[in-house]
Amino acid sequence: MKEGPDIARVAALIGDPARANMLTALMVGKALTATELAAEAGVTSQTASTHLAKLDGGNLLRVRKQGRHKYFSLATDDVAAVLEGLMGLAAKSGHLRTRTGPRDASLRKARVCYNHLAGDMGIRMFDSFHGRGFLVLEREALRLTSEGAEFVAGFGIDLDKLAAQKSPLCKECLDWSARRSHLAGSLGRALLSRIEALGWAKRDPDSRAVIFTQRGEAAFARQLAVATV
Amino acid sequence: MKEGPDIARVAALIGDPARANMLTALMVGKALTATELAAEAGVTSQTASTHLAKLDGGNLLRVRKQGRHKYFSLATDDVAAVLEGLMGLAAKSGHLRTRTGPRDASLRKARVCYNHLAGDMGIRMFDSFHGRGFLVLEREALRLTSEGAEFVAGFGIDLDKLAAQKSPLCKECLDWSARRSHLAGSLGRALLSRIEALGWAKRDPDSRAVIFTQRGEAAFARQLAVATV
DNA sequence: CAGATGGTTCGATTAGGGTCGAACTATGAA
DNA sequence: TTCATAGTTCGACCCTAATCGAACCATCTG
Repeated sequence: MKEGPDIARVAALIGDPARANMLTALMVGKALTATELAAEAGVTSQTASTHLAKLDGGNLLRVRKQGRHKYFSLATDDVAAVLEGLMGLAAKSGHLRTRTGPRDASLRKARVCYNHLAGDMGIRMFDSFHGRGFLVLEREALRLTSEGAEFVAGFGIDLDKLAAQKSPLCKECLDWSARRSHLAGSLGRALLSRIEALGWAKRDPDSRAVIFTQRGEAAFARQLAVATV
Repeated sequence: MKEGPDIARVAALIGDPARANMLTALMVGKALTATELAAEAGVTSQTASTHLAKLDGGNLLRVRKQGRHKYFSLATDDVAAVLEGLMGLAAKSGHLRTRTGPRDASLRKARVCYNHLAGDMGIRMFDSFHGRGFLVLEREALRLTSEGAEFVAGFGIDLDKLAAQKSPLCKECLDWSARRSHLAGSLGRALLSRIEALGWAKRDPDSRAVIFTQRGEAAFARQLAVATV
């Protein structure tokens, strides 16, 4: 009856509405300050402070002090993955927080998941990469093949800089809208920021949606999400 | 500030210690009755009843009535996956419920995760299957190749019977001890029960550990977890 | 039928934790 | 230095939800 790690602590941390709002807000990948998160959660700054201390104590957040500001972000990709998993369960049991509106469709199509591309387009890119042999599933998670490295470099991504980081290069992440994998990890992040730098898409400032321009979407389909079937 | 599914509800369900104990107990994959779960959680049958009703209402459980008994099991593999994810976070933040004891090592080596094999040996089998081309990662999750099907059939598993079930055949599941994938889904379940039927291993009745016999472990290494490197 | 066991419902109690007002510290700007 | 803003700590309040005793249904056994 007492074996394995203590789920209840972590789940209870996520289980409070205010804290859940904060975590969801952090899913966009940006670091947010305490007051921003307070607004996001709809509570005063005092209560936000206690919440954030608890989340930090549970190792769910990464904290950086900058001047008189305190920036919070999700601790690791694993945390984001668990949050996505919970969203999947919640969505399946029919408890959406908002009625399906127009914005919901765009969220399903393309959104940001802890700084990498998720939603339909994220999945299409992942599938295409896999089909073209850029990514292979190996014992140690996902690996970028040499062909993949070449392609990615040609797309304008500095792999050496990514390799210097300690966070894993490639990782799978499971979507809550579809139930399939998309690319996470530092490469996933780099790809999204490259897409933004190319002007193919930009993020909706008020939500997790990623909005592609017409030309951007076409270029995306031509280069990143080539059909392989 | 209000987009996507409502995490807090689900997380709060898991966040109560009693309910978390119940869910953890169900991770072995067996269906348990209400009183068994009450004992597992350390509460009276009345409170267990209310807890189980809530878990069921949150679509986390599957319920079957059999005579005067009520059998509970986890609703889907997704639920198990999220629970494993939470265990990973909890383990990383150092909050193990029990001190690392002798049993802990055996749990890391081989344990049951919602009826399929997890732990080191589960990962080795998964890697081997993948390396031998029995499993490929496709857009629609994991697929068993024809070579894989042939092998599995030769191992004494009736694939037609599995295909008749509506639950997915192959699925990945992430370990909390290692951070790697092992095989879930109905095929994962079938493999484990075949391993038990062959007398290679049997489950520890008091925990999630799976204990292999010497001969069983050798046979496992020879047939299921062949090194491919 | 009676007796026993599994499970549920109700009500009352209680404790834990989220919340905010107010006072306090720390950093930056003028 | 003075003011403003970001964040924390403390105390008090309040409310939800977990818990159990007791009574109640349902199902199986003899």
